[in-house]
Amino acid sequence: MKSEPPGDQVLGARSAGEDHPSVESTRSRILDIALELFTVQGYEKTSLRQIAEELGYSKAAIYYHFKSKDEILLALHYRLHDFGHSALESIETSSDTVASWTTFVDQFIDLMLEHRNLFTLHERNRAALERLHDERHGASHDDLEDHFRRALGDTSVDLDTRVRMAASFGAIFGCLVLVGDAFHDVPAEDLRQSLRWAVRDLMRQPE
Amino acid sequence: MKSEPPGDQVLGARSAGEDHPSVESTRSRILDIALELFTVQGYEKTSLRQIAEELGYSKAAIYYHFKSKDEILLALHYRLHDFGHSALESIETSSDTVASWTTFVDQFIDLMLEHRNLFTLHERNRAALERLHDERHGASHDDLEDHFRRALGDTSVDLDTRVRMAASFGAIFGCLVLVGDAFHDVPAEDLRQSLRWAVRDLMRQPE
DNA sequence: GTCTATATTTCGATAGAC
DNA sequence: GTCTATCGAAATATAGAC
Repeated sequence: MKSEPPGDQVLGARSAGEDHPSVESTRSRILDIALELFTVQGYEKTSLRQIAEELGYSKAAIYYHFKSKDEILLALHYRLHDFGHSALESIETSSDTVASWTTFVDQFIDLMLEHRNLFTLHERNRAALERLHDERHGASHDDLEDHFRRALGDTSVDLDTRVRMAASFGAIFGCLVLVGDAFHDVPAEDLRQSLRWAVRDLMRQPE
Repeated sequence: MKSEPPGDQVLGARSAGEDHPSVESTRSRILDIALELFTVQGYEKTSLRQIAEELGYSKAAIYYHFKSKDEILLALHYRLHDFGHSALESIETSSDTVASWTTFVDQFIDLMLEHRNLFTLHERNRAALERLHDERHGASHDDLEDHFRRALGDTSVDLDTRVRMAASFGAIFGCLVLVGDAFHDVPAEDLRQSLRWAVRDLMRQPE
């Protein structure tokens, strides 16, 4: 269900001493270019012709690596999905809502710090990604988003706690994605610490 | 610079006893339909043909009220811009950063609660709106967004405080826009109170 | 103010050579 | 794996009748 063609390895197919400007496979380069263009201009406003130009190849070359434009966006979605999935696996879902939420949030801060650009892509192309999701009517998501929805939809938890859970998610999202470059020159470590403290106060769980 | 045609009044042009399904002017109805479609499907994926269908008129009728598709999105932007501007006017910018931020945030919660759908439109069409903004190279924005950027970019404030300011913005945004329908059945008053308390804790300014 | 055409452009996708 | 050439669809926008 994932990616049938060459795969998305970081290292190129050939050995060292490469004369190409990049050791990445062409497929990976397409994804990197698309990631940036989709984020800045939006998915619909980015044409394959434009991607091909930055790639240095023609438009038809892209169709060797991806069978449609949607498949490019989908591959980028899986990049984040896979990262999120392995992060979720390392967290056991405790019965104590607030405590398990706090540990989850800590992991989530790290994840978002590491893949800021992928989160930004998703934030700025929600409509296109939801359309992809709807057309793939099968596909058990098991998404990060589902995890959030499940936690926030649990009406056995009092409203104030649920609001603070949603707020802590938004707080992280706001600092790392929404404000854009406001904290771009701040060391990741400082950002992580400040965010953790802030979310602790928000969840009223000072350590 | 705003809207040259009929204007965007809420009440229709004719007196009571209307036989039309709505008392709004056609221009206003177009904006309402576009607001919903742009939000759900995205600006680019929404065609004028689709808007015309829901409107009950033909595509060409829309061009009597708006001279381009971009103008429709721009008019919706001004709807929020005007609300935000009048909200900003009622806040004097104090020299005490944290205190003035807290009062600003309280106003902001109210604003976002009242115009949730307009904020959601903006969140889901940032790329399109930024393109509009870039093409209008004049236009001193004096936007809500500028107000945030100015506050967050003030490097004379320590990082932890700036992070908490960005976090409080994200917290509100997260609860009222990002999570979508998770709190849709919650009374606005309860949501406002929970959010205010949460942000107070986040800014370490208990009242 | 709203209609029926239609002009114009751009894009995603395919075919087939190399 | 990449190219050139082209097809077909769909969209924005306009012209002119009513």
